[in-house]
Amino acid sequence: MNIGDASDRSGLPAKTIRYYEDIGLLKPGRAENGYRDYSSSDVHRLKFLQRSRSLGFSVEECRQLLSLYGDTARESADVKAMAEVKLGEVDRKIAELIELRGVLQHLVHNCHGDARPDCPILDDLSGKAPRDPSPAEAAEHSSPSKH
Amino acid sequence: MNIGDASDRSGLPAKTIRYYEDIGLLKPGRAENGYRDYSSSDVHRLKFLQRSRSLGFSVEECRQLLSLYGDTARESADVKAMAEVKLGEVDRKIAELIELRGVLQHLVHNCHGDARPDCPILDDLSGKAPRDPSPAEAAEHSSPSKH
DNA sequence: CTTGACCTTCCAGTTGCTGGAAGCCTTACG
DNA sequence: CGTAAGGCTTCCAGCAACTGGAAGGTCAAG
Repeated sequence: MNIGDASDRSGLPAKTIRYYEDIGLLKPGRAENGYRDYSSSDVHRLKFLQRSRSLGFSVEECRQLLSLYGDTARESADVKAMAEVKLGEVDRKIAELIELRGVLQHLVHNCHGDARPDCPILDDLSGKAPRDPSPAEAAEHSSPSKH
Repeated sequence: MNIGDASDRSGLPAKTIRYYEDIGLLKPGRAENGYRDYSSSDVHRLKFLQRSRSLGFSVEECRQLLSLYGDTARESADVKAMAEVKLGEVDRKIAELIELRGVLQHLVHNCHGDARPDCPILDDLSGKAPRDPSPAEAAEHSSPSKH
């Protein structure tokens, strides 16, 4: 099967599939014309990748999951532990975003949003306005560079 | 003021401050020895950046906010609109993560997590197991490449 | 025989930094 | 006065996880 079909069946763009091959997650065969030739197990693997990526596992984590998947002697505890760690991360991210949401909503709520140049949002961002200590204050001095 | 002090006062790493200068968010003066020299308004600008970045605005959005901030003729509605868009994005992200959380928790819950090689998590990821249609199903065919 | 849809490779760019090397500048200590 | 530590400068490279595009080969239909 050509890459286009593999793309359709796995839900991954062809570019991404080639990229996954580049980084060694996949080694499809080649047809005589040089085209990549995907078996159904390749497609299976791609679907696995699509789903685990969409569940928030990093590519490296996917690599581990795949090797656990291929290892008939693995223990399900290993996999469960990874999923639990990921669950914790998701929980933390949700909490952060909810906090963020609170601050943004506060800003939006306090801004009259008309043609006047006066704007509480900018005042807040600039640190000018007397803000009541919101939960976001605690995070104020955390580096914004954690992406 | 040297970059180290500006870093301390703004909460941004020196590297990040230089980077912001590189991309034109800032133009501090230079001392005779070639060191960057930050005024208190530069620091103000840096704090503004730190806070708006930590609120989830992209660097380009920060650039817009800064130009709105400097524009005495701007209307607060412009700023409010940006904040509202951002709020919507945050809401969407939270919803996605909560959905994700549900799937992960379902997986963790169903995995016995012992020494047996049998693992419902991997089965689910591979599409093998008969899963009940969860909310994540709907997102199954969305590209995972939106990061 | 040509058109258009696929496929190939390779190179570059995205976002927002971060790390490191090589080399000045400044300050404190002995 | 020398030197060592720390801060500052520049530039180059790299991270994740792709994505876009150019230049060109291949294939099926009309």
